[in-house]
Amino acid sequence: MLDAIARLRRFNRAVTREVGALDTSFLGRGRPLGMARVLQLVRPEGTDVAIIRDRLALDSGLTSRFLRSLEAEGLTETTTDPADRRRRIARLTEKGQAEMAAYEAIGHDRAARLIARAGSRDRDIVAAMDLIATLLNRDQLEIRPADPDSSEATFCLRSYFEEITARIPGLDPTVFSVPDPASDSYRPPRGRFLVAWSDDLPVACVSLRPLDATIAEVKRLWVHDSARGQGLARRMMHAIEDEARAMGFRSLRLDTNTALTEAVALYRSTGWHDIAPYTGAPANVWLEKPL
Amino acid sequence: MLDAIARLRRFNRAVTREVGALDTSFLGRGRPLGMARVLQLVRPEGTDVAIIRDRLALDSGLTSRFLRSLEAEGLTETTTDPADRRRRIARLTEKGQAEMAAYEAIGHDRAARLIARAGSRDRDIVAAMDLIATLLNRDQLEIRPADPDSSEATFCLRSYFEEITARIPGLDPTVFSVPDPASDSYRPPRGRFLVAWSDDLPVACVSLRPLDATIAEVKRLWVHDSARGQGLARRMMHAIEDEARAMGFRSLRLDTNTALTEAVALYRSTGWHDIAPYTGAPANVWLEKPL
DNA sequence: AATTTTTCCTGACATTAGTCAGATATTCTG
DNA sequence: CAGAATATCTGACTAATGTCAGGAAAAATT
Repeated sequence: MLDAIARLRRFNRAVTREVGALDTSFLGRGRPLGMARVLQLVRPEGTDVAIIRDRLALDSGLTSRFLRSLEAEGLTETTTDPADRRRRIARLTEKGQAEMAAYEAIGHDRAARLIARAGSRDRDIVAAMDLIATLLNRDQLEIRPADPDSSEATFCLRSYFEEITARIPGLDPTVFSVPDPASDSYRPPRGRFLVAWSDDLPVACVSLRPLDATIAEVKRLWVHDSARGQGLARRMMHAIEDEARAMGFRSLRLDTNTALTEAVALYRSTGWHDIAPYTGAPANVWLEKPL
Repeated sequence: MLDAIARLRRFNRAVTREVGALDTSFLGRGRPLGMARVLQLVRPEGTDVAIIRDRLALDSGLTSRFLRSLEAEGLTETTTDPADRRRRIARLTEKGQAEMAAYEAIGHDRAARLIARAGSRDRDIVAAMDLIATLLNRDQLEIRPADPDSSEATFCLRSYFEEITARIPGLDPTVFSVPDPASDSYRPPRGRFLVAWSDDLPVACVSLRPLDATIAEVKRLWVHDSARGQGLARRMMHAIEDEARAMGFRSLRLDTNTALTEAVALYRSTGWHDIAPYTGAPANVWLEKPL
């Protein structure tokens, strides 16, 4: 009754009931579930029909018919892909966008009510949901370049500074400004800023800036609470090293602090070695890695 | 993108996909979802047909047909309720019980795999699931009497001792034994042991034992992590006070420790007043409440 | 005792979902 | 350029689910 598996199954029951209610609320807009699910994947800029079929694991014939019905209602329109005229692209019409907004509103309302029910524990609940969603989404995790001034980068950097301020004693939090006034050095072609996405939540970042023509510096490796303990930091470092190699750098440097024990351990176990200090406090560890 | 509501919706998407996969695994046993859902509600001891209809929000005709099919497969049998011969009761046959065991095994496997995926964070994940399931189940919470030696009571008491050992400095954990050798005094007709259930997880307990003919002592008020901040402790105290009144006691006593700040605050705000010490360490607060 | 209400059942029907076999247009491959 | 492969569509069909009207039996009400 009380082991982990039994508790997961209790969770499953509770959530199935909730999700069932959500399905019914789709029906609340007078549209069968299948069609509603398709509609939710059609974006104003256009979505490949193949992607819709794939995501929903639908038969090609059925997908086609759903799209035909949505078209008949005037919610979508389908055009052929100019790049490959066998493929087709479905696009939301204005009426379709209005309809989607209505679905959004329903979902938003339900979500707001649930959060409100959590009362004083709303932060705990959201953290719990992040943790579970990140676990379930793990196979879909994607690492993509981002602009250092984008909202996702800003989110990552704020979280990063919050964390190191809490962990490194005596660190002055006012020295950080987000967005970074020097963000240009993290932007191509000189630098890089990578973000890992789990669905639409940024769960990790790492960045690179040039020190000179052959040496670059890795900065701001951060992993969201919900994604820790899964080797994501290692993947991020791999990704940024690949970028650096592709850009022609010969070696990488970074500075960090011994208070960030897991990070330091990760670096040391992946080919980084100590070098002479090249920056000041709060750093107390300086590392280099040849590429 | 990054506020609580957006994150809840990401959670929803992740879980919907998971639950969808679960539905398909029902189909893994070659039975359509609707019938599988009905089968899962039919218990070996018998379940009212009306309850099945209600829980699944099914049409009366459809329910009837599902039960007819299950009967044809030899999984259930339906008899009329002797107390009201319009009503009918569905019962699992032996073959039906075997089939249910197979469903259980599927669910158990899936759950085990998911927990395994969590790796080193399995405890965090289970705690997160508890929190969410408790929130979603909140309206279904039930307080029921339990035997002080039952597995649910044991679970509550172990959790309780773990907690106070962690919170009260200098407490010797070896003085507690579960099950309690003196459990008789918490058993009717002399005492009471109440457990609050959220689905099949015990999330709170409180107990009562007689000190003399008119005075009883409240002991072992405990609330599961996942259920805190929702006023459950208050409800448990209410419930045990009602029990004490019904049993004819005139006043209640308890001892506690100032380290348990929320508990002490709760008592003081609900009519308890300080009295002279009537026990020793680790208690440092003694309270009484007239009924 | 007659009437109404409740519970469950059956049959008829409608809607939704899913499958399969071609047909057509386009692109890829050798 | 011929033939193979790919992407989508249409039509025919089946399975599953949901809805409705009414009927039979039992219980409750007048």
